[in-house]
Amino acid sequence: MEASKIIKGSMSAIILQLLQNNGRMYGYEITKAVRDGSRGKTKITEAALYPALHRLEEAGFLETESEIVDGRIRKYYKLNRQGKKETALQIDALKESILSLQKILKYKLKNG
Amino acid sequence: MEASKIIKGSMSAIILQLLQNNGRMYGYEITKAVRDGSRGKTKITEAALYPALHRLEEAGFLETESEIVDGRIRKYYKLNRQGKKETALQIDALKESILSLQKILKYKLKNG
DNA sequence: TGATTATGCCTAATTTTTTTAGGTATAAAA
DNA sequence: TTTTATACCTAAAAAAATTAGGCATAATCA
Repeated sequence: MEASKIIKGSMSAIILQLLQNNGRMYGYEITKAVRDGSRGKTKITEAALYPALHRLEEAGFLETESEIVDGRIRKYYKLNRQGKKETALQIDALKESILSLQKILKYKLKNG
Repeated sequence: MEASKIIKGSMSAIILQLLQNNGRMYGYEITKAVRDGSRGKTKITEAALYPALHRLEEAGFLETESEIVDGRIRKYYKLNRQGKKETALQIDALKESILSLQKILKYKLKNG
């Protein structure tokens, strides 16, 4: 498996938050951000990323603009207003989920 | 969606850790532990749990024993030696993934 | 009494999303 | 000249959850 399972489930939240942090990004840059941001511990494959980007665009959260740089095409993605709302929702949910997860992992039965 | 996406990806680690913490547990008890442990914020459905338990058993990490309590059957699951090893591996990986995730979410481009 | 809730196991079909395994192309570095 | 980095992407398969139930006992509530 390329990405850890926890990253798999957080794919869209990660994409949205990275776009929030950086204004606009292109796909390849996102894969590098995940790799570098985690000091190489975590990777997302392009085969997982691009469909995820397209789903977010399809859902109406992203806008795109293409540029040619050094003879190669780059497709930049950025959040629109709805995307910014969605980012806030997903990141809040994600943070709460992490807290819940940490509590669950410590859970012990009262009668145990 | 019943369980948050992050819980989805951590299903097996959660099950293993709960068994580690509590010696033995039965399915219904695990669903309650997740619900109560997260103060109701997170739930896993039985339709997700039971197949996950069966996969872990199939993989050789769990042993079972059935009992009848109050006229109803209970199937207890507990870790075997290999399951304890696997729990340590998965929990280490999970904790590292959470750290990576938190770093990724803060990531900003150098040239941004 | 009768209906609902809680307890307790489970599965089939569908859906979602990732992985596997590529394709296409330019440019730089070894 | 081959590999690495950059840059987009998809089709088919696999994995795993959700949806939508089934089956059953016991306790609680109206």
